[in-house]
Amino acid sequence: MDRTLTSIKALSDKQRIRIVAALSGGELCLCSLQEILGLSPSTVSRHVSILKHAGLVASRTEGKWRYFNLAKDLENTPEGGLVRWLLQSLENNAQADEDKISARKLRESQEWRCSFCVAVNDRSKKKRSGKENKGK
Amino acid sequence: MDRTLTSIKALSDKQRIRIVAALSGGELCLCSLQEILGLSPSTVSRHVSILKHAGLVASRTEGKWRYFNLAKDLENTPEGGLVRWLLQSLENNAQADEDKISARKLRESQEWRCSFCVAVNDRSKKKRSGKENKGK
DNA sequence: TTGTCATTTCGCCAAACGACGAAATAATAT
DNA sequence: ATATTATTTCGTCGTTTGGCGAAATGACAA
Repeated sequence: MDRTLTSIKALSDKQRIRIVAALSGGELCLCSLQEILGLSPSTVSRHVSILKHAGLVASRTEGKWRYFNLAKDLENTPEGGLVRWLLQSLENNAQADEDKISARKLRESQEWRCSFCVAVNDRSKKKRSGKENKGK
Repeated sequence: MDRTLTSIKALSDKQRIRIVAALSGGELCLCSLQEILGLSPSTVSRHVSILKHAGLVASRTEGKWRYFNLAKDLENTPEGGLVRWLLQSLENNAQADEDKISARKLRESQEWRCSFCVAVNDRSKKKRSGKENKGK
């Protein structure tokens, strides 16, 4: 029961649901989530840690940055069913859609990144194409 | 999002999860739920009203008594998927199983009824067999 | 080593929550 | 009408939760 309750409680908050929606399109660093939610870094970090503790979200550290994503083994855990239900239940939801779009833009273009993340974006662009050279 | 959040929040409490588990075997009156949970009537009433407000539980009034049950149209609503996930997630859970057994006994035998409910049970016995005649 | 910056932890505050008992309400039964 | 009893509503209290800013931590960069 504890495990069930932990995962439900993890999703019983609007901001955490928005985080899951945003992550459903791929990984994001904390400051991107911060930009999407409009909350302080400490608050976002706390929300993410609750989702991690419940086994819904995982993270990958790359240098100074930490990228958060929906737990990869979600398909094989009970929590996966809950997340699937949630994402389906959020289909065509205005707020969730808006967050997903913001998330996609933050992943793809540096114009939408918070100031902290410009450097991150430069780095990933270099990785993908090697063509860019205007950034630092 | 509000609707999604409302149904998740409704299930983000241990006692309300226990109520759903207990009701999964059939309807129960408030005092039976009170007996199962070991909480005050006012507290149980509040929990049930939250579940009703979320569309997970419905009730049927029979004379003085009110019988609560899982909403019949749950199959056709988004909330249904959540409740299905919950009940599956609780399979073989010690607390939920215990509650389900208590619920079954309360439905079937008066020995397990709280003092308030003895009269109720007499009534239903009369209905079933027509043999009793001591109660008015 | 020192600085920078993303993230986390900590301490605080206000709001929300779960529990209770007492009183109110509702539906008989006498 | 009055009593009985199941349920709900109300007010209170202690705990939990969500938010913040400040300080601590961790990982590079200089």
